[in-house]
Amino acid sequence: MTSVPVKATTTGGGGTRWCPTPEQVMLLEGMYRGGLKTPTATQIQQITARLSIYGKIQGKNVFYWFQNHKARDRQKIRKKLAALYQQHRLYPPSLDHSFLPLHHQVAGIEDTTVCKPMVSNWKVDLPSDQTCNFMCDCPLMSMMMMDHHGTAPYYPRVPPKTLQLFPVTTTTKDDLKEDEQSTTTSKP
Amino acid sequence: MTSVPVKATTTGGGGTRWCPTPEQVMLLEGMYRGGLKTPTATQIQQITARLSIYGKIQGKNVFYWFQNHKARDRQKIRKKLAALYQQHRLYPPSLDHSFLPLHHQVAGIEDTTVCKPMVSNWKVDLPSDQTCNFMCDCPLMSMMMMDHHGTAPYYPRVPPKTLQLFPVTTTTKDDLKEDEQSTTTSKP
DNA sequence: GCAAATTAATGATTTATTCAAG
DNA sequence: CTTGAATAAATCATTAATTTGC
Repeated sequence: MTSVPVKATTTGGGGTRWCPTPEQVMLLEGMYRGGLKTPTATQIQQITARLSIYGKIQGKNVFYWFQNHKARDRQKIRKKLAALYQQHRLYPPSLDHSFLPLHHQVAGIEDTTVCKPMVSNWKVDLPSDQTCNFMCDCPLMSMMMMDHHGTAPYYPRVPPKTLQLFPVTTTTKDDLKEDEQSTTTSKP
Repeated sequence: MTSVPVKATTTGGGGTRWCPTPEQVMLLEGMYRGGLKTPTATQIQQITARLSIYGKIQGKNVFYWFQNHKARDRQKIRKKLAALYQQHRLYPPSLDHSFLPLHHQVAGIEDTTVCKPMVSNWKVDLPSDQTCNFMCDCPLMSMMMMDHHGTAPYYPRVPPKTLQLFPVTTTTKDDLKEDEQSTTTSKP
């Protein structure tokens, strides 16, 4: 029940990790939901001070908590996004499997196109001859996309294939329990 | 199902501006975060085609969306940076310099607790001392907070001043990156 | 009922990107 | 073109839940 002996911290002895109390978690989540995503140093200190009345806590715990919370929020959102992509089959058909989880791909395909990082391969050939029918309204656009087009960060190693509309979601090596199933398209 | 009645675009009738559907926004954000910052004309066309299944959309909408998004990103970063620099000037008195940015700290302070010249081999083995061990290992989070005085298991009670942990400003986009009013320190 | 075994959450580290000064 | 600073993604590691056999 609620009177569980929630030890707020290091179990007394030595170097275990922080275990937040329910109160601490509640307050942290409230702040997060209230809009605080990445607290500043000062904010972290103040939060730490306030939460310390519920149990042992350090600034780094607060820092880590927000980092992890935000990251896992994004993770969920990204998964939903991926599901949406699949659900509506938004993939370009010609290169659909080019963004499969890396381990699946490298397992069966010995293609050297993608290696490991490849978070951004939006490489496109861009024939500037293409019919830009949409810029009829926008005179400004014409020059912007004419030449110095995709200033992508860096291209890992992607041969000029076709357009890829999907950022890869790299899966973990043994993350079979909770990741996406990209093959069977098991839509709920 | 997510068949919400979000009438994606009112562009159809008169001259109203484009109202992206949640799906469209999600997908666009996914592409942006996936590395696409400045789509080429071809990319814009393909994106437009794909997103058009969620609602009316034109190429210029996509173009403007990316332009605005990138600009907003840069603006936000600039603000953050400015806030960070100001933050240095005004800080709590007793522990002010303990979490100054590293470049400032390693530049002038000869505090041997955290200053190891080489970042490569920082691995200091701190058995179970929880004072400041993590900032030695962790160049990442670096700088800030660090309750440097880990001698106290519980945080000392801070005077209940006007603490604004919760950004009541209701600005979701604004991450509340600025610091609040400081006390004694004067800014040159 | 209970503990060993297993699985899910989540705190803590490490690594890779990113933007913009120099 | 290089580098500094900061961050977010990926990963590792430990704790809590839970399952399972007795």
